[in-house]
Amino acid sequence: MHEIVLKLVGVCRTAKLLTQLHSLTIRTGLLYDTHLAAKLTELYVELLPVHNARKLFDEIPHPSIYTCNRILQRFCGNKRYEEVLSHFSSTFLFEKPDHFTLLFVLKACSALNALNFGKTIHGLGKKHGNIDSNMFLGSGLIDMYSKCGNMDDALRTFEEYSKPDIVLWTTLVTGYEKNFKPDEALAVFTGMVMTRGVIPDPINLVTVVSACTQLLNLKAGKNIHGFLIRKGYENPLPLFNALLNLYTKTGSIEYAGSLFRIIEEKDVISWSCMISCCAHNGATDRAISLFDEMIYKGVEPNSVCMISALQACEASCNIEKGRKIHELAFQKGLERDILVSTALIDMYMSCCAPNEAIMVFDRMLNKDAVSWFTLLCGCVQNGMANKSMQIFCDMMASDIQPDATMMVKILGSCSELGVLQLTCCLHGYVIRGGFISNLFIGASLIECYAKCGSLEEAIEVFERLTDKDVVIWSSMFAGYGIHGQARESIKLFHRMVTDSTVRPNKVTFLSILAACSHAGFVEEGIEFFNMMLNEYQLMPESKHYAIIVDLLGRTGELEKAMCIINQMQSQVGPHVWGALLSACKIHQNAEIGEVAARNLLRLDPDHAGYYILLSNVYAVDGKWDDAAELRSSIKEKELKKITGQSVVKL
DNA sequence: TTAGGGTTAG
Repeated sequence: MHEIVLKLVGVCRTAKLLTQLHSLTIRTGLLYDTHLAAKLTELYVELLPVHNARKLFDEIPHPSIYTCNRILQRFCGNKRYEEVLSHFSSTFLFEKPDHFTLLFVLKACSALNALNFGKTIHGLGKKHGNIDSNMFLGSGLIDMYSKCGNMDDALRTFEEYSKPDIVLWTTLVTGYEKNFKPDEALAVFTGMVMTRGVIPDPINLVTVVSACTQLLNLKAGKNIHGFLIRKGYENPLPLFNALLNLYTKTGSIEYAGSLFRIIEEKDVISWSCMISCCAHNGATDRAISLFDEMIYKGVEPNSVCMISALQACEASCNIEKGRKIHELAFQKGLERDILVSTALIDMYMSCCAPNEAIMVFDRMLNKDAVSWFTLLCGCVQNGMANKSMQIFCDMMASDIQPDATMMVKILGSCSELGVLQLTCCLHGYVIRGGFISNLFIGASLIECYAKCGSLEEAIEVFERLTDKDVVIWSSMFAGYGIHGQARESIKLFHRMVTDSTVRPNKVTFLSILAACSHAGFVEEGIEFFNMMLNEYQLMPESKHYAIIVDLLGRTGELEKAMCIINQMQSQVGPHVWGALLSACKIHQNAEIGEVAARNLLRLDPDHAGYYILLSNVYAVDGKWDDAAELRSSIKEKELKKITGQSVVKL
């Protein structure tokens, strides 16, 4: 009888048969058998709704601790963690839980972030036995504290163990790494390496490499790579993938490529890492061909990999390939993934196809803050001011709240657009959302108002900020500069130096110099340039030089400007030569103008504007043949100067 | 007749 029932349990797949078997075993007393009871318990969880499963379980006469654990284990396996806790609370009121029980419950506490419940389990463990003798319980406890974000208790638990094994060490390192404390993670790892008898294994090293990735510490990661080669671990794929990720994030495309080549059995993660590495490090065509190769080899793409491939299309403006990947994502049902849809919106927006992006967005069943934000920034990027305002209003109406980082980006987009009305809306939200004292947002608002033409509002935001940092001050100098008020900008600079402890940086001087240049304050500009060099010992960059060349150019001191350029230690950027060339045109100096223009065309040979500037220089100097020759070479090369445009918001 | 640590993402 017992054998027959056991066989029936083995083939039972329906709730009806299960209920019949249950009644039979109750009637015949077979449920006293622990093995049979455990098997039936598994089936209750698999085939019945929760309350029925619990009801039948409660009817088992005197279930053994093993049987009780089985139901917890099954709930855990099915990620039904709330049921683990509730079942534990009701069943183990009078039962004495064992180490297995506690482990399942701890797993549920970790998943549910139930710190207090977890602490009770820690207490129970201590009450019922010697914790130090059980490493399994130790790792469960450390894992639970880590996942609840409580690293102090995780460390205290770890210290309760006199001889922690490799898993215990790894759990602690992982805890720090996952809680974004990579320095502590590496410190614990160092402690582990110095402990006799504990040798890092591939799983342990995965976590350590992740910590290195957070720190962008390529050197430490490469040491680990060397160590694993020396140890000759067999195909540690997750470790290879973690290293690929480190090389990706540090832009080490060469290392990533050579590691990728030697991985024999690549999984979708290896491919995704390599595609992402190429997409983010300028090798977009290679990223796309890797994606094609992966599909050709029959590796099933997942959403992460689609996102990386879409980013490659976005970076290279390859809308055709982007559309093909979109089609594939649709076929695979991955378009439903909110991250994939957002990547599609990003791709279409960057490829100047806003309507296709909007179609993707409209089809999305669930939209989060990032998808709204991507759509909004994309519309701004494509010059669709009205649409972006409408999107902002729709987003607020949908109860989606942008966070501080997003507000900074939206404000940045808005300042590019220059629509005052949108800035006012965003300002209102900044106040209501409690972001007004956030310095990043403050600086963005100042810039935004200044660029939208309302210097008064910019000043008001500036004055209301009590703790102004160097970025806030610099934004205000730049704001005055945009409005041609260099005198005010300089006055404010002196106020900053005398009334605050803030020390100007390179950006501060760039703002002040730009203000001087805009208003034609030549002497003051040169004075600030010298102050930057001598008093604050800041090394000027190409942008600073461009302004100083522009200022000298205005007074016709072209030789002096040329001399400064020749003495530059940083690379001479196009703005510097451009400023010199413009000055040469005004002061009719074809000789220096030619030097400037030749350098500009070397930096960017397809820039039609530079040819036109040089031909103008020739023209004012009476060199009509040279001017004509240049104009015809523009035609030959089929270069077109992009026409300047202005927008007036009515 | 149950048990612990790991990789990719807007």
